[in-house]
Amino acid sequence: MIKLSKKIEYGILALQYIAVHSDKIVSAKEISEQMGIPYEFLSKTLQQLMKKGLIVSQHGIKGGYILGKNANDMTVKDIIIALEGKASFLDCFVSSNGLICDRSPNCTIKDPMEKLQSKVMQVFNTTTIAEIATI
Amino acid sequence: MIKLSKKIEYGILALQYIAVHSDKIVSAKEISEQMGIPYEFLSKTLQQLMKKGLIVSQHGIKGGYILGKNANDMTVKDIIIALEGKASFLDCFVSSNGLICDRSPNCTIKDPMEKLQSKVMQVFNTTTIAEIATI
DNA sequence: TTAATATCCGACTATTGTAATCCGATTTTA
DNA sequence: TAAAATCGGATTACAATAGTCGGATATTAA
Ligand code: FES
Ligand code: FES
Repeated sequence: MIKLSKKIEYGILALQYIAVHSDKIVSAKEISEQMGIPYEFLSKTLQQLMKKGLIVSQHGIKGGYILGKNANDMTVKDIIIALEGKASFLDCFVSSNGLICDRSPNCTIKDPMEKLQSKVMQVFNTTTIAEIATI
Repeated sequence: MIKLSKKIEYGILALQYIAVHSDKIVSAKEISEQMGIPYEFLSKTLQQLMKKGLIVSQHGIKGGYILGKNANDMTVKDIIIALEGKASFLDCFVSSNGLICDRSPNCTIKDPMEKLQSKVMQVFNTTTIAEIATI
């Protein structure tokens, strides 16, 4: 299905929440309760975003998260890459030589599909958290 | 993952093949062998495309498939809808009232996400089989 | 210094969706 | 009437997603 995973959905919700409440540090618990996201799963997701630098964490009591970079420079594509490692329509496209499936290198859809993908990726790459946060 | 399913991949490959060989009737077996797609699975996929009118079938020996409408009027979105029933980023977006999840109706990402989705769908909806077939 | 509250991390489980297969019926042509 | 094709339901196998559990570590405040 051409559907965004729950992890991506939660990630966007969380980043939006952190962006909107940028005056303070926000805990996973607070986001979980306010947005109705399973706490444990959200924690994992936030840790992934932290590892990729999208957010910065603060340990201990009174701890939590703040944005790791400007919301204007944080795109939906960044979030997908941070949480799923890649953003590719077909498996073939991941490898550099494109020789994963037995159809290549004489594949008849590779070029047009890559073109389609790059158009979609451009949409993802030009939609920022700042844009999503300011409704 | 933001990945197209094998069914969609096979569907596009098959429609492209049928479009390219529009001078004759093409059997599932031929597509299966030429494109390296599991025969049974492909058959199911072609039957779905047939039900939605994207292709027209011919029973019996010397039977097979031809396009059901002009390749210029057949978009990637049509194919996704035909094979997966919908093309939606979040489950919430499917229902008309948008009241599936407990976040709505006060959801903070619904509007911006729908906007993002419509941009992506426009890409899918302006990419045709004709475009994919003529590399 | 210690209790409370938070992030961190690996492993595990449950559920769902995808991909593929099996078997038989029906239709058409040679 | 046999061969070759589409049809269609049911079933299975596998993979990805979604969620949970238990415990370690860090920080702050009492
Ligand atoms: S290279 Fe794998 S489907 Fe085209
Ligand atoms: S309405 Fe469900 S996530 Fe927004």
